[in-house]
Amino acid sequence: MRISEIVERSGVPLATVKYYLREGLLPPGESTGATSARYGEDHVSRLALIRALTDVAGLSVSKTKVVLGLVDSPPADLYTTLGQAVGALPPYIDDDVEDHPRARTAIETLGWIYDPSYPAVAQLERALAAAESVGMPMSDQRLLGYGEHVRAIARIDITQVPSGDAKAAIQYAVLGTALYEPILAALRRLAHQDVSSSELGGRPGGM
Amino acid sequence: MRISEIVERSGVPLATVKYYLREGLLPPGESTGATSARYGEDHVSRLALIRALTDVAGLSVSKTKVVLGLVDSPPADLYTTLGQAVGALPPYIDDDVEDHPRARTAIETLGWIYDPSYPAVAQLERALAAAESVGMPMSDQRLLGYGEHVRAIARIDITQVPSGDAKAAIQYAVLGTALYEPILAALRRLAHQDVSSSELGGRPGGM
DNA sequence: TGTGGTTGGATAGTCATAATATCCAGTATT
DNA sequence: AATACTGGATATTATGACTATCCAACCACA
Repeated sequence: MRISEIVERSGVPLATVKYYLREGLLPPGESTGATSARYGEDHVSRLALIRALTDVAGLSVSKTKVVLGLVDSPPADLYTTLGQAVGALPPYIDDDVEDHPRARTAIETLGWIYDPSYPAVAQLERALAAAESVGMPMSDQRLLGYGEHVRAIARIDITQVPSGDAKAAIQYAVLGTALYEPILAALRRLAHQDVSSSELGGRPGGM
Repeated sequence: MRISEIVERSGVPLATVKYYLREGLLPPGESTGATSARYGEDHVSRLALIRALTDVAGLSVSKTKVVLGLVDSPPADLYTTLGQAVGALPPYIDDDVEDHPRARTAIETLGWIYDPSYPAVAQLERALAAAESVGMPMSDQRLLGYGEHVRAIARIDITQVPSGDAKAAIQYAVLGTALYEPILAALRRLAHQDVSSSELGGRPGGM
């Protein structure tokens, strides 16, 4: 199909499609002459993926390019690839520091196995420091509660990853980490309503 | 203290402090003449709060202003205020649509009490639609699993809200929603590592 | 074979956000 | 009185994500 059909099917403006092409988020079509190229079904779905990553997961265009590169051709095993993908997810941290005291303590309190160089450790450090700086430090009690349930959620995630095909597993893991996160955030906000109204009575509300 | 001391204590550049003052994120100091004003301890902590909201929770400066306004003087009850705050949290949706089929179905599957006009409903709709559009729709099984544990997390959140003082409760709820979210996201990313290494063996990794 | 609408490719322009920088006249401090 | 600092106003920059224009080469149809 021509580029105009891609535009029509995806709803993304032509100028923007060209921009993604230029930035290398979208692979070029198969050239059929100096002024024409053919695109396929995969270009349409790639466009949907780009919009999901940028609009919903909140990635910048350049980070989206990184994630798409990992999904297209994972450079290594699941562990390494997922680590790189997590580093491309917001919040972006320019982390030269090698010490993450709050995160270390928290993860050790939970008794989890972890790799101190994993980007999520720095992300946790920053988030804990932010909460602390506004006078809402995380208590051990709360941490343990969160940890238990977050771990249960992670177990659900992992059981869904297709086994066998390594590439499919990596794609699923990378996209699942990025795209289910906003779902969890929205569910938590909604759960605050349900809990407060069904356990404390009154109309929906509260936290 | 003078403005220069605020700058020194907070680490935020002078030009930026003036910018926040101009934008109304930071209240003006107590004027003590045409070219001087005194600032207090609360200005320093307000600055920390601004940075936490913008850098960690990912709010724009204008949404931060909205949230700070709610925290300063909640216009109404906890329910209404929290609803407005949730609407100021990313992802920002310009929602005119009144129909959220995926979100409705999901919340009804969970059996939760909810208000269809709550911003988180639209946020959930978008997130579910995004996952679906890339070929990773949320299964009922996964939804029920997520729901159970997210609800448990929400119950922890609510037991921490100070009761009695309504204003303190609102502040805690608004900030807790925004600032604990990145903590949960980071913990989930880390839990993927722990689960895959401790239950599947091998070194940390996988999802 | 003409001819009007597309196309790819290149380049330039726009818009919003979030700072940063500069200027200035008027103090505060010494 | 001299110097440094202040508030307030205004101007400038940097970045990101598009959006718009141009143009020569086509291609498809009449």
